[in-house]
Amino acid sequence: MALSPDDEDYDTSQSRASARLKPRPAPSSGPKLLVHKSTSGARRRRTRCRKCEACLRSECGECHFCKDMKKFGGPGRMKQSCIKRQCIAPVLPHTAVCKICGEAGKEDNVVDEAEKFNASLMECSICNEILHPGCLKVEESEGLINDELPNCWECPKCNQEGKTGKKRGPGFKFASNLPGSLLKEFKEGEDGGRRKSEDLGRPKMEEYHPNRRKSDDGLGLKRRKEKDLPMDMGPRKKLRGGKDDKLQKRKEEDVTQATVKEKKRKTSPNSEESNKVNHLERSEHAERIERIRQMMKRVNRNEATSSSSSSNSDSDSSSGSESSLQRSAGSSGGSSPRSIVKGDNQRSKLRRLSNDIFSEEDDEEEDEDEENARNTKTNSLLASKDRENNYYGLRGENIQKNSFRTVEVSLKKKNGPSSQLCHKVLGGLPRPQILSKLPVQSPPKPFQMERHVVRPPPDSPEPDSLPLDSGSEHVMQREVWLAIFRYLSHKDLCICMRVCKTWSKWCCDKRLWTTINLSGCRSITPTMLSGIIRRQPTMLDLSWTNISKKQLSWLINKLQNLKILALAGCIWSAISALCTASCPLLRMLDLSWVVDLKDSQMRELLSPPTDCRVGQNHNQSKLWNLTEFHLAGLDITDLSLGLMTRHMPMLNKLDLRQCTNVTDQSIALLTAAGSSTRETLTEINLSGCHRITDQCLLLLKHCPNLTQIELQDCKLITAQACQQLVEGLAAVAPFELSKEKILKRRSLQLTK
DNA sequence: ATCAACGTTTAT
DNA sequence: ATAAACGTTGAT
Repeated sequence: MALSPDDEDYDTSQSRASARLKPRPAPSSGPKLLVHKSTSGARRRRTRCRKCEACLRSECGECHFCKDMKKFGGPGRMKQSCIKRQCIAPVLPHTAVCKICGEAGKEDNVVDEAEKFNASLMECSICNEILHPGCLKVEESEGLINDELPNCWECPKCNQEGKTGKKRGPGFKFASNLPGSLLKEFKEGEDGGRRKSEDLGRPKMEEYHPNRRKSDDGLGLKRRKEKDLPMDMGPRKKLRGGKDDKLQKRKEEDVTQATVKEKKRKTSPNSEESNKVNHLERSEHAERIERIRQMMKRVNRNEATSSSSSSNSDSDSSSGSESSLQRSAGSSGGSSPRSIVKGDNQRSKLRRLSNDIFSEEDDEEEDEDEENARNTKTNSLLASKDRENNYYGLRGENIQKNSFRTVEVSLKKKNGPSSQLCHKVLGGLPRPQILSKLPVQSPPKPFQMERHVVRPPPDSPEPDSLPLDSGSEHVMQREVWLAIFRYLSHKDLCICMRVCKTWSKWCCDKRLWTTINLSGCRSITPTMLSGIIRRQPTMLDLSWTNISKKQLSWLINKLQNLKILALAGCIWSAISALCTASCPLLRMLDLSWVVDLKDSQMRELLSPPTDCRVGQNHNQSKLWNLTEFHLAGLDITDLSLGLMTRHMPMLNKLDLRQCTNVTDQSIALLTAAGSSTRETLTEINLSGCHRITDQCLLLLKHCPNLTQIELQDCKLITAQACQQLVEGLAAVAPFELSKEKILKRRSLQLTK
């Protein structure tokens, strides 16, 4: 009788259909009341988050509900989503507004996490009212946050009245119990199937009020701090054990209590009272604040699907956790602030699932990487010796030792084409700090990057030394480690990042990432973009990638220190991001072989912006400061060259290889009296420009600063003319003719 | 307007 | 208690 999606006997048209067909008594004919029985609030139907793993799947075509669908030949009566597509974190509809102020979620407009919470829309699972917590006048009582659903809580009113939650919270789906539902897996994962029957059907709540907390400090458990972190890097499984689980719960409550106290203190700033706060509490002050922040974050529906994550250290409160790898390796212990939320495992799982969204096409690779980090037993990077030890049971120095072995092993593994390597490396980059910016209410936008804020890395990632378990510090300071890290490849740096939180930060030091090369990566994913931004390279190679306009635009605007950018082989629609994005320090740009980049596009690119924004010199092109421009293989003509002479007054090096429409006239423009390029040009590559003739050599003679002219494969250029040019230039500087038709100024190096 | 599917109601 | 049905919402 069970609903069996895989049941081959399923027959919609006969046996079951006969059970109940259209002719249905219509007691509820007419529009259904939206009002919930026990309350006043009109229920807003939740909708897909469209970001979770389930939402991103396609219909399986095999489950019960798929078979019902007309598209799969069914009658279409059930009107249910594919079981594999049951959304894990259904969100409030866009149109939802605060009952009090009538406005949508506004957490986008605030920075502070606590404020974000107050500005987000929260739906009460009891009375169904949706409102901004901040719009509530008095805090007679605290709300009880339901961590299971985004933007869901028991509002202070209902909470105080002692109403019990509904059996089925908002977003409940009976179908979630069906086999194959990710939502089901997800739920089971949360409590390990050991949830008490009395709790069943009730969403898990994050205790938020002192009166409701279960007293428990009894064990006197103290949360671990950052320095103990390596201890916490044990495999997730550990936590699932009954004992550990209990321990964890206790800790959760411990932390909750702390949080609540903190909150209480905040609301009633009685100086005397705060003076009474004992020393221990004081020392945990920052932690508590952090906990509140984490809680707020969690409230945000995007928290469930963004890779923003909690961290469990004081020192980390500013940077958050930057790495899902790190997170998975480092926060599985009970000391994670997330442990204040029941069902942490589930949370993690959810996060993990959701993270896949960011990885897009590199899911598999990322999953693999994450899995490696997550499960030390299967971590192929660990030497077998290490595997015999309880790797994560080791502390401090041992961790470091082992991690070095890890690196050594990985170094031996280096192979494969660099592009793929790069892809893997960045694909596996630890998650950068990503905070949701989307208001609870606004619809998921098609492009995800706009929703994320990636904090730039600090100049020198804290801390200065590795804290040891003993409380002392490791003798080697950060700068020493960094000196060592400099010898590692980017891939190996990524591996090192998994060792511990501190290494994770240090390995992100932008000094280690001045150049990032992703050329040839089949897919640039948001994860990679975030990883790039965290590292703030000055040189970035995205040639021959499928980067999109929005991605590029987002990226450039966040890489204000970028000096060199290579976008060869990308599509014009992406390149056009340069028309609007600002990159003031950009000196070198490679747009070779950009499909559809012709004169009109070049005009767009080089024209000064029409809208004069603050800080933007409205007469100048965005590429005004460019000194090196690579335009190989473009179908551009004199028009573009003319533009360049007007809008690129610093141009030194110009690469026009294989620009078959470049003519003598083009060269004439570059070398004309009064043209800036005439003075600035030092290197010009005209190889393969088969329309230029010996005439242009005479023109180039006018450029006093030229040090290199490349003319290979220029059929109309004769060797004699080249020789004559060398002789003609001799008066200015000693030139030589190296190889075939390459003129170089003597005593100066060839650049390529 | 169309489509997907949420969440309640009804049948079993 | 569970499966099926379906009115209606929400997104496009």
